Amino acid sequence: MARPREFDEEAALTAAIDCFWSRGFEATSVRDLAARMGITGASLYNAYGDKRALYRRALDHYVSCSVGERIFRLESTRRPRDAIAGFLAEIVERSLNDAELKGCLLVNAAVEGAPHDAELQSAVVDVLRQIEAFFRRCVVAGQTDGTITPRHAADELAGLLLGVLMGIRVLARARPERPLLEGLLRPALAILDDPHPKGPH
Amino acid sequence: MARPREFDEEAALTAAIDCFWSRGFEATSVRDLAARMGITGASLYNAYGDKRALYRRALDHYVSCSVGERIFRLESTRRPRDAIAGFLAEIVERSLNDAELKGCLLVNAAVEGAPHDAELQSAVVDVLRQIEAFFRRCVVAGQTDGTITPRHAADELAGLLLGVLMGIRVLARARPERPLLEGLLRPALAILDDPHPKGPH
DNA sequence: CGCATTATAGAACGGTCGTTCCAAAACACC
DNA sequence: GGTGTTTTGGAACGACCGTTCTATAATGCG
Repeated sequence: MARPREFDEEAALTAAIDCFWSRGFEATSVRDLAARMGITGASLYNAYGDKRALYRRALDHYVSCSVGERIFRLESTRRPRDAIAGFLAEIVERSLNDAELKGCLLVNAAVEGAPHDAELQSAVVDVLRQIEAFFRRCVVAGQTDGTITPRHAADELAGLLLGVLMGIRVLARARPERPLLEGLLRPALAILDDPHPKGPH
Repeated sequence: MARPREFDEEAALTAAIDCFWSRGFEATSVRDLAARMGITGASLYNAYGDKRALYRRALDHYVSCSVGERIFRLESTRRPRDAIAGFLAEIVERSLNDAELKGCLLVNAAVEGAPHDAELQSAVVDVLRQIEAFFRRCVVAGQTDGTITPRHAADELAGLLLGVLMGIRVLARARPERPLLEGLLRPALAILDDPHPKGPH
């Protein structure tokens, strides 16, 4: 029993993601956001609350479209070891195609905003745990079927993979060089192998 | 033949580092800076030019005190393999003692400011290359004296170590948990070992 | 001691920030 | 078709932004 919203909320949120993604939270003004979202400031505040709330909505949407989708797709179509390698390879490819050097919105949020915003912090932590859990599930499954070495604890390998993932996203921001990123992937994935002298290859 | 500066430039620069380090570039105002540095805005502009120039000065000073010192100290007192392990262990310890979750100013700069500031970008890239070169020298030396496996190319191992380093600093920002950070270090360092089944257990 | 030169303090600048207010417009429902 | 509720556009708000200006104070050098 009221006037309905005129703009496409999903499209507007995607536009907001673009703004925050390429400029960060602090450097993005509400006027930038409203212009790119195709709405006025009043509509923005009416629909989302304030700038910070919009940022969290944007981050949530980004995460579910990006991280969530990737984990589900890889885990349901690839064998454990391939899922891990595919995840990292996709991130490298994504980073190398990122001409604007926007990086990863989640990583940007973890570095720029999270330490001073408890709610944002816990949202970021939650996603990082999801990614870590994905790696751990893959490692455990691989260790069970013999495609991943049992030499290291699954927790430690999952943590390392998460760390390498974060590292790639930061490195790519400053040095988007294919040899660097693909090169570091090789020894990183080799840790998963069994350490037999006459091992794989 | 003029009035001399009244404030301690080194102390002021250290205060500026603190500001930028804990709040980032955008969220730190010139008034914040001047207050913490114990000078007025006019003196700040007179001595450093503008906010951006001060940021770069602060970053330079931070890097030479932090990264530069660490590389020199470890490389001149430890054997290759220990220098690598010591570097990463020191970063983990530093991150765990970072109650304010300020992270690493260099990583913060790489993520927040560098992509939109060519000069800052090249400064960051330069430092990253120095760290990578340190890791590479250690790897090559270790491969020469047999304490590091020749199984992987030194370039790739150096890149991986650099990536793990960046990853630790981002992870620690969101999840400053000792088991996570120390746990991921173990398989990371194990890559340097020879893969003999009856190896250095 | 004067003079040139620089540093200092603090006010002041125009601009932009995040946010709110207001009047007009558009729908759902009785 | 009126009524109530929400959205919309755009102006407006006070606060703060990075930076500059002005006047005064402090020095090195002749």
